[in-house]
Amino acid sequence: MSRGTVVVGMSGGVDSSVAAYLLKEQGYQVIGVTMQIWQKEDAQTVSENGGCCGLSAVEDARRVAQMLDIPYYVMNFREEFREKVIGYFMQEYLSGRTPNPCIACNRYVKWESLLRRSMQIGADYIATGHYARVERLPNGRYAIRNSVTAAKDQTYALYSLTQEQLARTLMPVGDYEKGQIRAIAEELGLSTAHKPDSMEICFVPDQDYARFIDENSGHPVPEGNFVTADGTVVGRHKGITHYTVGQRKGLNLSMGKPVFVLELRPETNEVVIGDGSEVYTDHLVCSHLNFMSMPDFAEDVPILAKIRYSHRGARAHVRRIGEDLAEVQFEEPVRAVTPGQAVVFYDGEYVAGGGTIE
RNA sequence: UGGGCUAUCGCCAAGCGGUAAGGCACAGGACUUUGACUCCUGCAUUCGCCGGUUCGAAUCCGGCUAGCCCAG
Repeated sequence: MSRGTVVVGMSGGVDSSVAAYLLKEQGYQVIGVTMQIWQKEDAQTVSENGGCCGLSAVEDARRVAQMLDIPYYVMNFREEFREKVIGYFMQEYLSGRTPNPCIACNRYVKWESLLRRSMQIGADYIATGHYARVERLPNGRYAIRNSVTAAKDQTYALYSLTQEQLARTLMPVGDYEKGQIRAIAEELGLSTAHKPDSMEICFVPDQDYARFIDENSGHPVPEGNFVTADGTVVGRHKGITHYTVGQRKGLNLSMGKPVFVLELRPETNEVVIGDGSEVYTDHLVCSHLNFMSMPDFAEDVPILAKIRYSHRGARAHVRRIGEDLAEVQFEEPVRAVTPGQAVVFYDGEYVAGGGTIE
């Protein structure tokens, strides 16, 4: 009478704790797994700073598993995480791009490594505590669907999952609102009921990611010039890794009006500065495409495109311009299109697909 | 060395005898499973220095110092 075996990635937070409970209630054989991704043995700071998979996570997750009476394991994914998330993160910044480590972690660590190993130990599915739903559509394809709450929607970070991965993925939390999840946790007496939501970069203890890159890449990034679009030097910057398109804070530039980063030029080590109106663009090119609800992007069909997490989305048209390239034309200019970030397309409530902004 | 002008928060800048606007920058907080954006709060007991006039001065007067400009 079991509906199958599912490995739940337990981060030690409320959401994945309740996810495990819900799946058990639904009749699955549930196995709790915490992915060990932190790098140092003394990663106490990491866990204390809201990382999604810190060290104290193990204690919390283990306690929850015990309470739910499900088997629980810790799996070591340090290598994968170091290479696919941290390595990628540093490389992108050093190239003048702005990475999204959560997307990389989801794709390579959670859905490649965890799924593979879960299959190896005989599981049929993996599950997470994401606020999103996985559904099979009439056209036969699997797609991520918006959480029932617009307030807490994590579909953006999941756009890169493949059909094969989605076919083996469960996200029970997507049917609930955050408040309901906490209420369930409280009713069950789970110790994680009141843990704050995770945020910020989990592997950078003090949130000083630029310093983290300096320390872990072996050599500090060189300082350079802030320039305006016409080439005028207006100041010195601390190193290209400190900036991202659209950024205002931390420039230390007193120009009488707010100024923003328009572009990063790794070739010349320059950071281009301009005023707020100049940071808008109406199109972008993306690569590393992934198709979800749609087998391909149909031209002339307007869709909603999100260019960053917590972007409400902008109406746009997507056009294939190469084997793994697409061009997105927005109906209205959008603010701060940033190379390295993901652009995710929505077809109604479903993720249609997405790519990496070039 | 003569003549003129200017000196107010890190930057720009109001103020013109009645008890220090504002913008930028910066700091802290909120928001946020990325970086950002945004929002909220804070930010000169003091006006180059020293005296004087006045009930009272950043505002008037004198001197000094510094910078800029014009003559040499």
